[in-house]
Amino acid sequence: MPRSRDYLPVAPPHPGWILRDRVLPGLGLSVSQAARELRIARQTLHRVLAGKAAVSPEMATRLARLSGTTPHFWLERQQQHDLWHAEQALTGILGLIPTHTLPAALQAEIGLHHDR
Amino acid sequence: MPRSRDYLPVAPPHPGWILRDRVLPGLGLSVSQAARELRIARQTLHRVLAGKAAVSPEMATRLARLSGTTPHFWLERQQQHDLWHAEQALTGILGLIPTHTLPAALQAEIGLHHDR
DNA sequence: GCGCCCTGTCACCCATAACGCTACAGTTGG
DNA sequence: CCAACTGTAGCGTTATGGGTGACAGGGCGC
Repeated sequence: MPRSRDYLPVAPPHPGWILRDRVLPGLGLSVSQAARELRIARQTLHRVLAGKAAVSPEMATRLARLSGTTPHFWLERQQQHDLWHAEQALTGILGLIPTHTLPAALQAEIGLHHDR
Repeated sequence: MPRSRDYLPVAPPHPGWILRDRVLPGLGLSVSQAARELRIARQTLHRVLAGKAAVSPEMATRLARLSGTTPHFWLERQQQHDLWHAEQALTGILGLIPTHTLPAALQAEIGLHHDR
């Protein structure tokens, strides 16, 4: 039996869909209007919505300001998406990297939690 | 008076220092040895240690594999660092972006938590 | 019909960044 | 002395975020 935690067979959705389907309607804003208020080009917002561009730290800060959310909210979702692709790209290479173990005292000191 | 929560006067440290000062010693690895095991160039690891390069999703995955940690552990720290710089770069612009409020039902639906 | 605003996508161009590589100076231990 | 390590600098490649201009098309009011 597979022992592990969260290996999804398919990439997690990019943050764009939740922006388009939930947040923008919730704010009552059109794409064009949102882009104007965010002070970015309309096409730039389209790229985020389509998943053609990632939510950068700057973009996350803008989105948080606009929608009353936190930058972390957006970056966390982007991170999950990027991480999935990174792991895909490292199949094969990853198996060549040996695994060591940190002393338990050090794990606690640096605040390492094995949840999530 | 400024009203808010977590405005640090100085940038949060990049993930490199914890790698150099805590994790690598904890693993008993030299920089060169770690780079070999990570299957990356020695200079690439040096750049991360010096904060000249960010911990990319791929790098985080490698580090997690090597040290028995999670990619999230490294990316979270990198994210805090990047976010601080993004907010610095947006001073002035950020004030021009109006703030709207999402319906409470929607906030709950998307799992928005205002902690952290 | 016409104007206006919207959507979605394309092609460029520019700046930045991650990474590997070569090369160099300096240090430390056998 | 020599080997292996550290740290930095430069260069080339590749990828990506963002702005801009341009295009086709849809909906709406006049």
